[in-house]
Amino acid sequence: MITIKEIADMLGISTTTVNNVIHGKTGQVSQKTIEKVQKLIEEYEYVPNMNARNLAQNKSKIIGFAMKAKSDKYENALKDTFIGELVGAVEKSLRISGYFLMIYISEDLKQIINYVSTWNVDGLILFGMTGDDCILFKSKINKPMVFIDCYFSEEVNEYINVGLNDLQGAYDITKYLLDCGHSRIGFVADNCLGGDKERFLGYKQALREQGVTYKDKDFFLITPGEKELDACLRDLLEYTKGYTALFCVSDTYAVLIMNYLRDHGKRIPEDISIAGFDDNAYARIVRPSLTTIHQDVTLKGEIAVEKILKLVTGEEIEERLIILPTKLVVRQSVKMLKK
Amino acid sequence: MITIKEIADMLGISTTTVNNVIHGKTGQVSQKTIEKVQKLIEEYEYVPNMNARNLAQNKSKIIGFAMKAKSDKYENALKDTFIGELVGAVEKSLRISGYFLMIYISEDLKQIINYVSTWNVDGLILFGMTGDDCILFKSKINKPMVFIDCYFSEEVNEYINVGLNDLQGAYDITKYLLDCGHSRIGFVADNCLGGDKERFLGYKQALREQGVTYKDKDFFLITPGEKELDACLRDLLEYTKGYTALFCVSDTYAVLIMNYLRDHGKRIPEDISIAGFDDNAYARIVRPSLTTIHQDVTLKGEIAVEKILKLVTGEEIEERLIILPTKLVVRQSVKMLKK
DNA sequence: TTGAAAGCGCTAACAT
DNA sequence: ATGTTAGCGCTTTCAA
Repeated sequence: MITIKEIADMLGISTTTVNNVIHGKTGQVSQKTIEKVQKLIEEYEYVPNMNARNLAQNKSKIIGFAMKAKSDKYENALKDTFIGELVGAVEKSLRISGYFLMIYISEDLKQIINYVSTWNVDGLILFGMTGDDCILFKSKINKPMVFIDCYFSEEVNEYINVGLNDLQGAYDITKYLLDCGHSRIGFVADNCLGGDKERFLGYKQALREQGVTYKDKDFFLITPGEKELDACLRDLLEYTKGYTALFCVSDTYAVLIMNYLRDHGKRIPEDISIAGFDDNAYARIVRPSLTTIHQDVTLKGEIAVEKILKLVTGEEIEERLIILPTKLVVRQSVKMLKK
Repeated sequence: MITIKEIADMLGISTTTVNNVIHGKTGQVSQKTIEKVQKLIEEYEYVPNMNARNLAQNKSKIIGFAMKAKSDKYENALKDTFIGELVGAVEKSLRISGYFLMIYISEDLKQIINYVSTWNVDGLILFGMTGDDCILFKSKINKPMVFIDCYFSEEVNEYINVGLNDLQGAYDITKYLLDCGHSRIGFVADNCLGGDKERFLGYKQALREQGVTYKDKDFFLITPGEKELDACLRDLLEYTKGYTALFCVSDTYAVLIMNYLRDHGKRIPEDISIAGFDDNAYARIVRPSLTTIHQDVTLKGEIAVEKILKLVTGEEIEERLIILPTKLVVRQSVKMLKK
């Protein structure tokens, strides 16, 4: 690997000049010199040493994608289709803009903070954090950052977040179920925080507006994790007897449940209707295909990149709290009870 | 961000000493100094500047994962479950070992080579390359590298590759189909190169051994890409009339085809049996669940990391051409024709 | 037990 | 139009 200095020496000129032609600051360089330098650059396949460049400039052309992930839920985070698509979209957008992506996943916020400082990344895209995490992060790290799918308790203006209109989506699909004639609709989730809470609120709002009263037992808490899952699904089988439809907080659960019920003798959607949320890859592959709420994950990643690069280059950010729309996708997993 | 020099100055000692305690080379440092330094490190949350460190040491603690991907096939490579899982496994293993992952995807080998040199990565994991690509890469870049799923024309000893026993897997599942009483078995693939070729050979070998003669028309060429796909599937619908079973070269195709046939009135497996390869996430989610050949993608990633780190640290590599085993997974998409 | 100093490759302010 | 030089933060050799 040839260096600027070596090129300079070979040509008997200064590094400044070489540097100038490398950077196209060719206003003050004679045509002859330019050509000589370029010839050598070609010939020896000069490639800048990023470490040196970054050190000198105190920047890095790296955007970090950091994710806080519980190791039990995400044994392999990228295996999850949502995260895979998101990171894939981020990688692609970054690459097109000439930036590099560095991924860092950990359940320990401290480690993430550490990594960020170590590499002197130009900016950060943060995912999987609670509101508190975000606040802590922001207080520790003084770098451009944009969050994805974070839910803040209050609308804080200094945060940039790319989120989703979870409430509206949940409202829409619940409304759809009601319109199909369902009135006993169970809500299935593994918690009631962040996006899931929003979805829960949307669900309840739709019920309320249609005069259906929500009872606590309508919330079916699903427990992920090898061990508990099976018992939980068995309970669910019993539980469904009181319902004509289930709104699952994610397609992942919807598909899991749909297959389980199906494998245990229930017909979908004849015996029970299932609705999901996200419109992930499984939704259209499963049979009956899943009626769900679509969200554009790739767009989420692209917007996050767009925002972070604006921040990095010091451009003005007009919209700081982006809320992406959702869209109802009617497929086959919900039965029309009345016309 | 505090620097070594600043710590040294505050304590009135040299950077060498500070550096020594940072690196635990504490044999020659007095207990007192050690404590003073550590106190400041804690207090000011010292974090090394990787760019400086790398520049000084001419290494980087970065392992590059580079993938050559046609932009039409992989609009978003990480969205693909196989690649997502692979990269996820690589990321995790690297992280555990204290290395960093940098991803670079491009259809242009030159760009990949460029990126590698730019970042001075310690090692490389290469995926999605043809044999020729590998040779070119190896000739251009003088760095530790391990390939994943590359198929070399000859057994070249200097390459390290983590591959799969495609032939055996294909043989096994074809044999299984034959044992189930199928004799008219179509082979579905979108090409006949690399792994797909191996699978094709395994398929043919099983047929031959059972005295079933292979005819050219038994190879059904599927064309991916929005446009052609639909017409292609329509042909397939007709094509299946001559067969009792289809062995698809990947689960992705198997699932696609299964759903298409199902949506067009065919019953699986009553009217036609379907077998896949890979055992990806779709295989168990689809109904009927897919009989397929399992491969351990996570293990693939882990072994690749293990090998590259050995290479980086100069350890001896005993096995250079790793061929991972496959395993038949019988589910419900294949009908038993005879007992 | 500790320190001085050169150097990694590149950048940029300041000459000339 | 081209050159000099200091410096980015860390490592490492050699000396004290």
